[in-house]
Amino acid sequence: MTVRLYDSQAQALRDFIPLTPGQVSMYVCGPTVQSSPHIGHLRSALVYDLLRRWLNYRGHAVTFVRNVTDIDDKVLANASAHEPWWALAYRIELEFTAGYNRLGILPPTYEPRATASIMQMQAIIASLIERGHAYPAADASHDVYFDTASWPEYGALTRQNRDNMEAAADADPRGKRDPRDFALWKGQKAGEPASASWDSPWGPGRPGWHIECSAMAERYLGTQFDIHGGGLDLRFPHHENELAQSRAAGHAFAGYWVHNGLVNTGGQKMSKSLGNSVYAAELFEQARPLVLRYYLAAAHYRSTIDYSAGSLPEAEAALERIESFLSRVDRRLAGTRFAGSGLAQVPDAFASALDDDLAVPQALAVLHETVRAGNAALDAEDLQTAASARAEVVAMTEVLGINPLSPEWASNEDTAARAALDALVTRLIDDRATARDNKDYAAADRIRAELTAAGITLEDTQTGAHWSLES
RNA sequence: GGUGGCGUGGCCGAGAGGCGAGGCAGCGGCCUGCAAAGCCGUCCACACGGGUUCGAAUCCCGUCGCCACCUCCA
Repeated sequence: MTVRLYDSQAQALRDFIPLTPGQVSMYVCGPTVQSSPHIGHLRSALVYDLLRRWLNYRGHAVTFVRNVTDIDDKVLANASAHEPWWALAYRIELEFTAGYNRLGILPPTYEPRATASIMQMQAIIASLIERGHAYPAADASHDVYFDTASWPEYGALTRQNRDNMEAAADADPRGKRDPRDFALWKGQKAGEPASASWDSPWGPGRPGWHIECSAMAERYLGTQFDIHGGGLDLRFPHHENELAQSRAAGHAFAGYWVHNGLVNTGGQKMSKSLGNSVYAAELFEQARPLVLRYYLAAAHYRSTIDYSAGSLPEAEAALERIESFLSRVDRRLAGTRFAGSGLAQVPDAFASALDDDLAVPQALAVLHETVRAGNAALDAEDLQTAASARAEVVAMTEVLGINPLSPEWASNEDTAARAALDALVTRLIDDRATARDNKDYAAADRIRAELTAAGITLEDTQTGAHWSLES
């Protein structure tokens, strides 16, 4: 079965055929490490984690590179006397990594930092100058610009005509021949730290924003690779410029362009000036990482997510259905010949959904249908069917990285404390059972009410009462 | 001015010519001593106006509203 992907350059669904059968090379634009990660950063990283997992499930060996932009105007701007730019970049990078880890986002095959590929960037710039597609500024700035007029394909990614592009109103034209030209190399300015400057044939300075991705993609994946991903907001200018400079340098570059939708809050794009940004730290305070992952994965990757206060509780409820089924089925199957049933394949409908441009919403519908069927089988004491539903649910949640049984989601609560609590609650449950046997329901309900007050929920099942902590 | 997207039931959120995703909430029932959990049923929606068609949420034309990008962005 072939995976289909929406290629934003072709603006159409295309069968995904890797350059080398069985191998996929994928480059995703990572963050500029200038300030703490927000919900949008997490969503973006998660989208490509899901794509990568699915391609992997479909038998492709995925080489996945996601960069870290650790030198940039804003990194320099956010540095202070107490924290040099490189310390800031590293501190923020660690925050991103911690957020990714908590969400169960697998580490990329490699995560290059821009500052480690300066030479490769300079090589591309030199080649562009040689080919007549870039020029050093005529002033004394030591800047080098890409010459958009020299490249007829400029605008190909976003289907824009160069003539219709608005000139940036506030852009400093410096030594540009045309306002649409963009910086490949930025000469060191007075007051900028020496640590943020590298020697180059055009004078000391640092790379422009776009060149790093062209250089790192080439360095780790070659001049031609399969998939280039990133947020929708990067299509222009960032990806347009990447495409222009790489192709003008003679590289075939990406075969498929994938762009993930953004996260809005209150119907609006997050922005610092509106103060409506939702940071990763706040989200992790409000919900378990597994719930957050479920929430961010549940919408289709290309649609806009509008985050609101009710979003996480709703995701929690949906996820609890899956969790309580798994818990229920395992309790019922324990000690039977169906216990610990092995891994199943994911259902065909689930697989076709993900094959179709990573349609996670439809895949989740299959997952929930399977949970419902599994619960019905348990009601009917059809353990065989319940066990196979369980195996399918585990297989599906595993692919999506939301398997509640996976060790990465285990709560870090003290197991000794848990065992102690279990001993005490079990005694109360036994007392309640005795009271119920004696039809002393007042006493039984009193015990249950006490447990409820303490945050413990009881469920009477065929195999006795089951307790759980209220989430 | 240019490029692109969106408008689906109380809410979230898929679908893209017929067989009406899924989740949450609500309502009715089954189960239960009562609950909880679960199951069954129910509420049958597609911004508006035309058109095409045997049949339109889906295609076409128009209208309205909202949003993003056009060199800071995941």
